Amino acid sequence: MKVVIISGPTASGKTNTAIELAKNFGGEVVNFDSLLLYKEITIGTAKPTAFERKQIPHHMIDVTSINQPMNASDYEKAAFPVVEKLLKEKKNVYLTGGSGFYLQALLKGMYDSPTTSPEVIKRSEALYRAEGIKPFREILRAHDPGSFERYHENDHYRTRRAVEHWWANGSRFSEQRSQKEESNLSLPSHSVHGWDVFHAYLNVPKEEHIRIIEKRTDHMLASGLIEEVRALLDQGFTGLEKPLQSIGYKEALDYIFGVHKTQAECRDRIVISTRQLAKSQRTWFNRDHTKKIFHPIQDEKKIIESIGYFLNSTQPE
RNA sequence: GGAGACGUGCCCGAGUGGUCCAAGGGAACGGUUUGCAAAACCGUAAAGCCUCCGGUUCAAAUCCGGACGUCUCCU
Repeated sequence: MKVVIISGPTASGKTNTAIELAKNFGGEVVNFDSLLLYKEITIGTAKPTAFERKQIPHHMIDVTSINQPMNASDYEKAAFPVVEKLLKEKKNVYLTGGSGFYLQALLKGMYDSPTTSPEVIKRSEALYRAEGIKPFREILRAHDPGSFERYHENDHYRTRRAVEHWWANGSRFSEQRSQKEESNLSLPSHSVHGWDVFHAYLNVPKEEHIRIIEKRTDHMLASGLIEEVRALLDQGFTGLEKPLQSIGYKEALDYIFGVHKTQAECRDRIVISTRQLAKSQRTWFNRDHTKKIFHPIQDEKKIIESIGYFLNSTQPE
């Protein structure tokens, strides 16, 4: 059994393609979109509909609450057994989504670094609040020059993470990195798990894509995105939950709280953010040279053909 | 009809006589990315004869007059 990755920027037709493929060749969908994990947010995430999910089973959707955000490592721990189970059941797996970092975590695993303990986080918080980023930079300079060089002085987030790793494990974060790079390079496929993988990357030329994004944003607003957010506030969510700071939701909150004066302004902000997201997704997936690129609308037949050929081929041992 | 305010790059906007070939944002373009990733971070270029006309001054985006435009208030 095989693994087909359907990746691509937001609003590039991944859901449809995955469902079409599953209908044609059998198998189930495993999501790798970071925001589809949250059960409370639907409209702004362009989640597959109940109808679509009834046709083809989808996994890793609605698996947690916005109160309990998952990170890439949590995702990997939860999604890996799901994929393994499907493969054991002789089902093809369609890994579908746009969060490249999460996909990478699932395919290649994370560094060998335990989740930071509350004590270390407390220590880090206290130091950061008292003295800012400087002492962290100094610690890296002294103990982990690799990370010190690697991260820009304004990259507080990664700088602190590297220091926290040093405190917790007494090893250098940058060494974890190079070890990982070495071990992944020696692998036969671009997965560490020995899966037989085909990567289909869906992309639409930019001008066309912008129009799709605008249309989809209007559709989200017409379908009640603002109302969805209002309802969440009524249920006692604050809007500060991490997943509610994502595209569509933060702008809806800004509209509700009067930062955006009109719904048109809110809409324009969503479109801009979505375009920027699409750009960074393109940049991310451009690094993967094993992918095959398709136009989701024009290449429909070609996708079915190519992937059908892959699925029917025997796995090289 | 009357009174006032304003008019700076694609957009917002600072600047109120020399230090302005005009700050800062946003947008655009390119990139980084290993437990927040729809996050966070970095880099780049381009664009303004400072609405127009006239004046004061050694010197004006900045002061004065007029034109046009926008907005607010009043009758």
